[in-house]
Order: sequence, then C-alpha cells, then structure tokens
Amino acid sequence: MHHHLINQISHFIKLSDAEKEWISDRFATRRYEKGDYFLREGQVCREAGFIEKGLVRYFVTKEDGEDLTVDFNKEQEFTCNYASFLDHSPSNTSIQCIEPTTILCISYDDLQQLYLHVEEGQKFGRLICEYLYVLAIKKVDTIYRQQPEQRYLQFLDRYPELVSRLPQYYISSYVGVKPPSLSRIRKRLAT
Amino acid sequence: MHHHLINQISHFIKLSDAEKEWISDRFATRRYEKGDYFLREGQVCREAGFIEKGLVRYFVTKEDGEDLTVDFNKEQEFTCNYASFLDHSPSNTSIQCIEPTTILCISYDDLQQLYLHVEEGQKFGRLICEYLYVLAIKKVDTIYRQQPEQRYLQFLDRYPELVSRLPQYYISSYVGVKPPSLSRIRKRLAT
DNA sequence: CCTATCCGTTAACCCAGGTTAATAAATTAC
DNA sequence: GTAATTTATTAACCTGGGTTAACGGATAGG
Repeated sequence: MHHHLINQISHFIKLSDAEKEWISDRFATRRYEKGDYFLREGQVCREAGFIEKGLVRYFVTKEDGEDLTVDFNKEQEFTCNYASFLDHSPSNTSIQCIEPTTILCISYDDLQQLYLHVEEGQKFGRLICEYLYVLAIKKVDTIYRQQPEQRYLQFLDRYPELVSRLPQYYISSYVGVKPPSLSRIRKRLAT
Repeated sequence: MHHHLINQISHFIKLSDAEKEWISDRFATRRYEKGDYFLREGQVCREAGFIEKGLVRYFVTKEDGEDLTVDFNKEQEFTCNYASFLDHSPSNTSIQCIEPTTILCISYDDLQQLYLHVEEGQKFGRLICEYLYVLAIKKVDTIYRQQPEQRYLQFLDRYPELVSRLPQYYISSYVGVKPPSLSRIRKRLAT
C-alpha cells in the first residue's frame, strides 16, 4: 500500500478501504538515477507520476539547443506533462530527475478506469485538474507581472529548501535570465 | 433555450433533452455596453459566462497602474476568471467588454448542481477544466519560448479576425511590449 | 597532493525594448 | 465640415539583460 500517495489523494476525495487497495494496485514503482529522464520532449506522456522521493525539473529546449527550466517538483507531489498526458500529444517539455528519485506511476488508461471505478473518481479528476490549472495561471501571472529580480526573490521565498539542492544555473534558468545576469541581480540585492 | 450554449456543451458530453432544458434554465442573460466590466480585479468571480455575442479582454493591473492585456474571448466562448471562480479568491484580472456584449451566466452553486444533476456533469467539469488547462499551458509556453516579434506574428495568425476589431495598444499589450515597440516591430517586418 | 573539470563571478561590449515627447493620422463630437 | 480627442508613429536617449571570454574557487579523479 502506497501510503503517501493515498494520503495525497485523500486530500481531494473520500476513499473506502477497498478503493485505497484498488488504487494502490494501479501504480507501479519506478526508480531513477540523477540525470535520468522521466519524460523526454517529443514523447507522449503516457503515465502520471507521484514522486515518492527525490526531485525533478521540467525544461523546454529552444531551437538553438538551449534549455529553459520551467518548474520543479519534489517528493509528495504529482508529476507529468499534463497537457501531453491528456490528449496524447507530443510533450513540449522534458522531465529530468536531478536527484535519485522514486516515482509511482499510473497509465492513462488506468487513470480513466480510476475515474469510473472509484465512487468520486470523476470528481478527483476534476479537482486535480483545477488544482493544476490554478498553478499554471499563477505561473502566467508571475511571468507577466514580475521582473527577473522579483522572480528570484519569490523563488527564494517559495522554495527556500531547494536553494541548497539546486545548482545555480537551474535557478537562473527558472528565473528567466542567464547566469551572469543572476550574478548581477544577486550583487544588486547584496548592497 | 440557449442553443449556442447547449451546442458548445454538447461538444464535451451527451445531454438528454430534459438536461438541455434544465441547463438552459440555470443561465441568466446579461447585456453589457462597450467599456463595461464583467469582472473587476479584486472581486470574486461568482459566475461563469458564455459569450453569446461580443468581445472581452482580460487584463491585470500593475502596481504603477498600467494594465496588461493577457487574453481575449469572443462569441461562442466561455469566459470567467476560472481560478477565482474555483476557490472564491479575489480575481487577479479584470474582464472588460470592448464591444457591446451579451453573456449567459451561471452561478458557482448552480454549476455545482449541474455537476451533480446532469448524468455526465462531473465529466463535463473535468473536461472543461482540462481544456482550459491546456490553453493556460500553451500561454506559458508562448511567453517562455517566444520573442515579442514572434508573439505578434502568432497573434496575427491566430486571431486574424480580431486585428480589425481591436485598437493597436491592446495588441501591443497582449504581445508584451509598449506601443512604440510594436511600431518598431511592424516596421522591421514590413521590410 | 596535484590536476582537470565544473561552476559562479566579473568585465566589456551589444542590442531590444522602455521612456518621453513631438508629430501625424484617424476618430469622434459638435 | 471643422474642432477636439484619441491613437499610431517616429526620434533620442536610457537601461537591463545577452554574449563572450577571462578568471578564481570548488570539487572530483588520479
């Protein structure tokens, strides 16, 4: 029984004991080394994941080969490229493990079964999507309203724990600037 | 009976005739003049709308009072600040009618009733949210990967019809630059 | 312990968009 | 049809991040 997973789902809907068992059985445990990919850009994201342990980053690759880190997920969070997962389109992002990571995975078809089989399954699907939607919108808002300097401050505020788990160039990429520029920002802030 | 509305919903789920009637009855018709607000920043978005006729723009207001246009919706599209609507939080965007506009409105509670009362109601809630999610993600992607010039070209491509319905400064705001800069972009492209 | 590699900072120069203000064009009002 | 207002363009100057390359510190491997 995947307790962390069941606990997270239980934040959204009520589950009977039988349903907890049934759900646990749909998830397969996958282990990844640092640097391994959960998903590569261009692939269809066929499984949704729940991070049992570890840390992943999402990035897009520009035409010139540069990659831009757009998000992070850590233990006790769900991970997948939801847009690709939903409509079986090629993913526009890669998801890479940047620590040794354990992910519980469920296939698209099994998740659809979950929506049907579990009493409040459809509601869970709706709520999880609504949750992800709100996150996505906040992201848009951040990009629209904030300067790189503010985004850096916000990153420090929101992910204080990740600062020590991440190399600086992932942070600069997340903030939307190049490493030299993040250095300048840090210098400005230090005064 | 609101036929346009029912048609749109029928793209997502099957509806019985009785359900079509029932749904139609939950929506109230509201009319707006050019410049009127469907929603103001800071208010909670308590109704979801379906635009029968007209055109609205979404904008956020920065601390310095400047507003940034983040999206448009036109006839036959749903409109609301979904994040605010979902969790009753103050909206971070305003929605303003920029043409005389007719909107069919349903309250939050009635929509929850719809999820329960209509056979495939929960599924509709999930699918509409998944649809909005994919749109939001595309928006993030656009901001991340594209320069203002590319966003302008994409705007021309995606909303050719809106070019003539919108003043230029809404377009420049949507593209993410100031009017003088959009002029420079247009000049560059003209050569 | 020394070397090679990686990473973060710094400097110099470049460029796109911001800012401000003036002007021209297009709408709207009367 | 003319005046008033709003909107679009242009010019001059400013600013912050990009680019490239050099340097220094840290880390890892031998």
